[in-house]
Amino acid sequence: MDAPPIPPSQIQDVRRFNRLVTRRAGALEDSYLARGRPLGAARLLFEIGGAGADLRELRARLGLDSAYLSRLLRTLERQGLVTLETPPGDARRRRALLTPEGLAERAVYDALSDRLAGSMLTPLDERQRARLLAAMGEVERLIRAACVTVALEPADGPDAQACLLAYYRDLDARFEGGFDVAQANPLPEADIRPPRGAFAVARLDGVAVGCGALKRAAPEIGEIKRMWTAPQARGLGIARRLLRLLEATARAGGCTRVRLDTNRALPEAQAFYRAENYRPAAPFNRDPYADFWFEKDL
Amino acid sequence: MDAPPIPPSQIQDVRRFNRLVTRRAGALEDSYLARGRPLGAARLLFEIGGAGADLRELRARLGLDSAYLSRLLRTLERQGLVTLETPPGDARRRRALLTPEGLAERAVYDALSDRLAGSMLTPLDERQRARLLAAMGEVERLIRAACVTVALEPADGPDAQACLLAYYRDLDARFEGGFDVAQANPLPEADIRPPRGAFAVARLDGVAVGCGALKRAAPEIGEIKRMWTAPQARGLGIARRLLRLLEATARAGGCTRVRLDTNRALPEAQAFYRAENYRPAAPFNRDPYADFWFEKDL
DNA sequence: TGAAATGCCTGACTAAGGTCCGGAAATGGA
DNA sequence: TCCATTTCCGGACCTTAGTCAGGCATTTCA
Repeated sequence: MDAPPIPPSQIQDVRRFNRLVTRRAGALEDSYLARGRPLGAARLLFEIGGAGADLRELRARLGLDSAYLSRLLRTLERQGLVTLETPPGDARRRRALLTPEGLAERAVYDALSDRLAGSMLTPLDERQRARLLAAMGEVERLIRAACVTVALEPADGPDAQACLLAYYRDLDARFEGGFDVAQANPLPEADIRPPRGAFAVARLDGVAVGCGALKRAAPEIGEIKRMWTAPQARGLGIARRLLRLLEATARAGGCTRVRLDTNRALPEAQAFYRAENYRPAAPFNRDPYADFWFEKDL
Repeated sequence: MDAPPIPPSQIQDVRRFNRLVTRRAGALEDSYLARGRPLGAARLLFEIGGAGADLRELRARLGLDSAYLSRLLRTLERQGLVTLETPPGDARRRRALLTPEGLAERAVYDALSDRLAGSMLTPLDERQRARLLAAMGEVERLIRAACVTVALEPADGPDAQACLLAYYRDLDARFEGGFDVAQANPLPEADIRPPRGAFAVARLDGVAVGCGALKRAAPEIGEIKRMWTAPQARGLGIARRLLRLLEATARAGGCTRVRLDTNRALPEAQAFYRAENYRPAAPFNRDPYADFWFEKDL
């Protein structure tokens, strides 16, 4: 669906890159271990943080077994680096807090991390540094983009609903006279549920960061609605992937054409649809928020 | 010497980048372990390679204890993946070779690595892939650049001599009528050795990839000679760092000015010296290979 | 008010990774 | 020829990381 197969040379490039970066980062583990404490305990000091943390939270963040966490905390407690307290309310729970010594130890690890990161920058001049940071940012964005999954989901799920609410809020902020979903053409949930329609959600690390809906406007015409990408996830090609999934769904359902409308306050949306080979179309509805209409043959 | 201190936000950027990339690459270890063999054994299969390897070499490359390596090899031998043979000449040594089964197993690990690398590319469209690969290349180059060390060394060391030979060969290939060091103005080794001069070598992962020399032309005038960067290490700012080290050495030795000459066949060298604030100067020698002369106040 | 669920802890156990020491065979130099 | 050195091998031992079963106190729910 997305692109042709990947040439082996590119695979090799990625593997070489991974090797280099992990080798550099491996130096960090060595410097951590040089403090005479196993890695798990060091990471735990870090995760407890200045404000302390519930054990439940620590287990989730570090992916630790309850028994193992308990033992690690016991050794840190013996070393005088953490204290455990029972938070008010539920006497079954425990909360880990760093002692002043624990905070100092954590600061040492922090400084080690800083030093390693700095050692990747210090030998470079300012132009090289700027280039390195820019390239790192690019790699990071694109790796995150590659982590995004796009799939059809029920529109009444909690994440789907959260996306739709965020979408309405976004429109309300951007449209001249605000946006009220009650004023717009109604879109019953049954219209965007199979077999009549579909709803797609994009997720990054499990959290929903985009959505889009498809409804059947006529026997062979699909209509795209509710296309939204979370602000922090823009520029990762999420809208494109959502749109293509919905188009593929429409095609599989027998549609030969899809259409959509958009508002004048969203110029980037128009540019996006044009880039996806949509062409301007005659107005096909009377939605008060529709200013432009597009369509595309599948 | 190289640049002002690094803002904390940039340090944080680098740390975030390292975290993300190592987390992604950590997935590889999981997929390796899923084959039911400890990581050490898998790595060993890789390092032995198709051609086999001496145990001594394996220990050095993997940083393993002799006993531990011996045990790992024994388990791989029992699984029928490697054979050990005594190479002719020294019957104390052993050489590890992969059996056909071992080669097949190694190919499986190779495919797993390929698949992980591919999974960073497949969700992206072609433009994003190109951007990711370009950014990875940039990060890689600059990280390597940051690994380069530049230091004063004796000019008669083996690596220094190798640099000089490579430099002469380079010139011989690029100059119109070739280059013969015997025809050039002589540069006795004593002139580029403290206290009268200096010799600098740049190293990347231990191997020499660049050099430069400083001699005393007059009580307060230094002269830069033999500036060279290995072809595979160009574009990393190595010449700049060598030059600045030699300039600093000259300044510390009481020089108020440095000068140098260069050949018309090396236009990038002229651009480089101009960028480093050298200005054209009157000819100060009659070297047959000198076409342009530069100088700079320290 | 009792039963089930929750949250943490302890003890027993396992696997991986690795160190230390000594032995055996082969080699090389005096 | 003798002796020190090199190279590999094996046994004993250790730490880290992690699992599993069960226990106890507390909380929640019917």
